[in-house]
Amino acid sequence: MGTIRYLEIAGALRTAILSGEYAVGAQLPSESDLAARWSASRGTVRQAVATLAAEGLIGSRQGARRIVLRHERRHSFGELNSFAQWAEGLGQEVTSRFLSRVRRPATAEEAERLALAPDTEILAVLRLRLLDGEPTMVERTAYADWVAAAVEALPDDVRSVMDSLANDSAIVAHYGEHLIDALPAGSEDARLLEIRRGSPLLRQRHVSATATGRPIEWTDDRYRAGSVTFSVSNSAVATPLERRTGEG
Amino acid sequence: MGTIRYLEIAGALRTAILSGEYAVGAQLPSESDLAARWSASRGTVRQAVATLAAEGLIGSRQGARRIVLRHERRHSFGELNSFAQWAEGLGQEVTSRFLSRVRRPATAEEAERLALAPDTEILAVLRLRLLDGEPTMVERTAYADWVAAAVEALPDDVRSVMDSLANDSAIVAHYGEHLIDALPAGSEDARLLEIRRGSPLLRQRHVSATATGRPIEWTDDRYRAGSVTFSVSNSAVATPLERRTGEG
DNA sequence: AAGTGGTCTAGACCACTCG
DNA sequence: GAGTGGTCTAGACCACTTC
Repeated sequence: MGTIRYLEIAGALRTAILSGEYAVGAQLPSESDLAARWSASRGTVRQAVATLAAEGLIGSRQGARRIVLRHERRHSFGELNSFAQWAEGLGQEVTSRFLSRVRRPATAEEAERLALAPDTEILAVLRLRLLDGEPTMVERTAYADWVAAAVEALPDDVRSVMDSLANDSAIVAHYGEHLIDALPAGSEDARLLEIRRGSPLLRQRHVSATATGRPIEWTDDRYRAGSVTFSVSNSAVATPLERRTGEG
Repeated sequence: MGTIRYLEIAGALRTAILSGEYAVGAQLPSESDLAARWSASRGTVRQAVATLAAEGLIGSRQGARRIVLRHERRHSFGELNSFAQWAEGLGQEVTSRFLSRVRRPATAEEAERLALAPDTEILAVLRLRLLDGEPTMVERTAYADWVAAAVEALPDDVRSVMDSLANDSAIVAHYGEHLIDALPAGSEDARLLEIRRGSPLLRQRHVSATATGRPIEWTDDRYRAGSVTFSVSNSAVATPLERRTGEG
């Protein structure tokens, strides 16, 4: 069948953890236990627990049992690529509309981020996103020339641009890098978000690229302060500690 | 020897990528190539490339060679735990001083985050951090009761609290969760950072915990807007894509 | 000393990409 | 169809934790 063994095991463990079957701080069964219980090899079990470790749910130390670190599954940064997906997880109603879609030459930064020749024509999009009717985020996106036509063809109230591209054009975003900072609202930001000029905004910029590393879009998203919090957990797997005790 | 094979291979590949030997978009040698070249098994090679994938340097698709996604190594979120470590990477001079260290009962949120009984006495610390002499960040930390004494014993201008704890008390932080948002400066923030009240601040809150999941500290760091940008890259490994093409 | 996770090997089959 | 990465097995030895 199409079922992948280690994801099956990871899913069962995740369910057990999220349901509270294992308390925070509790020990997981040993790898050999799990291997026997699932009739799988130890390698497969290790792949399963590595998945959960990458999600920040469990942690490990050599020689000791794995322990549960958290019960909540954290919004992964993968979901940052899609405002719509993220909002759906919150159970809030999302609306959005394009305020403008114009072709113009790329700025120096846009050309750089999109790996295009300077002054290549890009599609600049301004979009307002609302959560339960409240203006929440202003999105400014530069789409690379080769996807511009596909984006222009989308209706004004499309739910998710990237989802639409994936379904219609077989363009699937795989990798991204996110830059997060704070800045004061400009006059356009203030007008659209119905706040005062200079009010704090949380900005998240990112590039989406195809599986082969070809940049698709460069986006500048600005959220009203208080409307959103980003969350990241660093597990030992993702960021191996290189700190030592007792250096001298 | 103490050398770990897969880290050795990963290190060599990382160096080759960062030095530009492989361009962005270029293909890496196949797993079997690498295995032969390093006289290692394919499993070990896979562990090596998985390390680089977690760093966001390379990407992969089944059936095709791995490709280089980026040249720069990104600040990992592990470094978020240490302002001092992060600033050192920038080559900037860091100074900081404790403005106050007082014991007081934990607030409801602090008790919750530190997994302590309500009203347990914690050590509340207010600290100003400067980068090249510029006030850059205000840090408010609540240390759990069982580390309070160790923190109180530190000198006023200690470079890094967590490093000091690691060296002196064998308390090593392993896991953390980071919450990132924006907010307007309060009056204390404004005074310390030498900005106007209501100016945008980038806030990063986190809990540090020991290897066994015991919380050590709960920190609220507020950065002047423009002084810092957080960067995260989501590799396919860390956040597997579950989006499909052509659903209908 | 026993148990457990970390590393490593040498195979195997499959799904997918690419020429 | 050949090449490549994704998954999986069944062993092995070592470093570390725990009792």
